[in-house]
Amino acid sequence: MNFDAITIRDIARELHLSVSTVSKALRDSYEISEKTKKLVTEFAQKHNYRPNPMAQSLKKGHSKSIGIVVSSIDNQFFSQVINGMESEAYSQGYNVIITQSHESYELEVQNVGHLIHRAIDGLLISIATETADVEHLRRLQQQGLPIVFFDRVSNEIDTHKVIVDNLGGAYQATMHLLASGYKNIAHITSSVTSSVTNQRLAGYVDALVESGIEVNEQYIKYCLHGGLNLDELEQAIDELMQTEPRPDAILTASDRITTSTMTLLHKKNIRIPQDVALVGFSNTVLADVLNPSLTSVHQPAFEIGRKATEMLLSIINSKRPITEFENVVLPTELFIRSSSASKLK
Amino acid sequence: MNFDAITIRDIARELHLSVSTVSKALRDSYEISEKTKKLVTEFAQKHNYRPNPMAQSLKKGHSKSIGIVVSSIDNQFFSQVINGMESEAYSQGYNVIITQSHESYELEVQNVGHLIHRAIDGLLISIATETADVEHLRRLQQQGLPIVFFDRVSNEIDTHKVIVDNLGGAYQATMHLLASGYKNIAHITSSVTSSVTNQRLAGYVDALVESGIEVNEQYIKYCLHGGLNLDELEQAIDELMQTEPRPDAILTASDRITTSTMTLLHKKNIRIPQDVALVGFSNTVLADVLNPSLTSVHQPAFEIGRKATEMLLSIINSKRPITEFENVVLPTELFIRSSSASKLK
DNA sequence: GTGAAAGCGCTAACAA
DNA sequence: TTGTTAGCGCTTTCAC
Repeated sequence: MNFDAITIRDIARELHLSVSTVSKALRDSYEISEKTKKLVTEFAQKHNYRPNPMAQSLKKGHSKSIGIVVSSIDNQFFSQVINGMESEAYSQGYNVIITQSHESYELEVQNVGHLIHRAIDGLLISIATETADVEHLRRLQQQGLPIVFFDRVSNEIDTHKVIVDNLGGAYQATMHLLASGYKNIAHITSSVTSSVTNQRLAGYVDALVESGIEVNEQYIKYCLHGGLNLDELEQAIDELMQTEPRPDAILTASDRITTSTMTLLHKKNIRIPQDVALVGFSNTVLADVLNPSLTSVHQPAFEIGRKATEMLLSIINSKRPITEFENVVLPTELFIRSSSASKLK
Repeated sequence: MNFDAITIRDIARELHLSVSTVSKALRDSYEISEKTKKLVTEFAQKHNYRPNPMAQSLKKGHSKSIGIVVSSIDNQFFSQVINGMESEAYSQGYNVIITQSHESYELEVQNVGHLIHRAIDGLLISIATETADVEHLRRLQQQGLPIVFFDRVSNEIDTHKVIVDNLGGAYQATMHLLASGYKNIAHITSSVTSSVTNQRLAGYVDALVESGIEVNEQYIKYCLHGGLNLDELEQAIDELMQTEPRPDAILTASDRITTSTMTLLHKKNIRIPQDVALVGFSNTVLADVLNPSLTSVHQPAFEIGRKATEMLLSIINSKRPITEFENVVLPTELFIRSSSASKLK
């Protein structure tokens, strides 16, 4: 496929120069006279010359592109994160290649493999809920691939990480429910293996303990597929609704779980918040117009993406190997709406 | 970046063979003895050899990857379309590269340029609302790049296209509003230049005309940025609400316009459907749990993506140049919910 | 200041 | 059946 295929050779031929001279002129080398540079760049401009990145990558061993792995782009949180990544990457002359793991370990490994062979210069990844073993990533890192984790990070790999204050967000949400008069608060979350799950769970537990409320293990439900699988979520809800005493509020731990829970509660004719209040981590732009409007823990998704990319590019562009890694924690924001309306007068 | 960097040369050296023999063995050439093939493939397997796609692309002039341009992945419709594309592409051994135009002509041109220089073998594109001139695409097609349009297509370029029955969908939605007792139906849509806009507009007009209702130009509002810009949408709504007689229903023509309109009506305390009914083209999975639940014209997004990709790959894999192009039209589905509840008893 | 030539990893025509 | 070689488009060393 050679569209608009004007190469450095074509320019050399037309201008009666050698390819190396043209190459150098294009790269503004000090060896080349201003006159020749001008000649070449103007010709290139005029004929819309663009270097073939395949050839450049092959030669230089890097590609000016970074790989992204998220569980699913069909998720407001991740699409906002990606917008932040694109923004930062483009501003530094990098392109992004987006792939989806759909929460599958196998797909994650496959996608990473694909990205590597596309010669990406770095990787931005939120690991899949299914992923327990991160050996595939560790190996790559050891071989020198810059990796930055965001959202779902791995403790077993030492590198830059960008997360939000998951503990604080869950704590604040739980405290809000308690303050609104809810006593029996359940928690639906993803896989136990996930960093995010554990931090949010801890925030939930902390709030309860601090308020002198006993943690009821039956109120905590894990969805191994992060709510992608509606059946597992439905089962969790059914079990919760049969637990005695029945929960009067639910804290949901991810975007997908939150919206799916809302949908299932509707389907079951369980009224929110009268029968059960709902507070969820979610970045949906529709929170205001849901029925009822949704109290949500909102994450600065764009900033997560932007920051993660900035850090990745700093590793990529660093002369020396990086040994000191940063763990950026951004704040969450609780938006109080009707789904957690106060029970108290 | 050479991770796991075992090349064909390494294999040749280790096995005391030539690179071409190894290359041929790997590609299962008839010229190579079974014995050698076995030796090579087993060694490659064992050492986790994977060909460098950059080198392959450079050599072969194609990359086994297809480019995708959508306006925004932060949109249920497009993310579902992309899932369909991924699914079909992967099953045929192709990768996809996703880019967003954010409805900007400039970004669209830039993205297409980037994709081309990534040596994509074909392009799947829904053109940006801003795009009026498709010269950049026509040129590429003439140079031999297989292109398939979906969703927002261009009439000026002859190739495979996958759309939905936009006219029928808008017609059906409008008829539903009329049947529910709404008489003054407004229509908010995107840029006039878009194929989708025109077809949906035609469906709206047809339904009115067929029902003996005069088309009121003041009831038709165009948003040049497809609702990305909230201000232009808010102005459209404000104008509509001041038109005499005031519309009692609105048909919105795209996912983003629909959800944003809902948000703005809430903000303005305009009740749906009591003050104004709302029916919109939308693929949001939250339609059921919106307030009120949203009557929506739903598109078979996954199938659109799958089908478009299937057609693109058929062009790519075709021996002869294609001259007969297909125009696939998939049906929409109207989901009737509360936002258009009947006015009649 | 400019050019010749090697080489990134791979494929394929041609030679042996 | 296997090997030699040229070349995809580019960068870069070294020579002129």
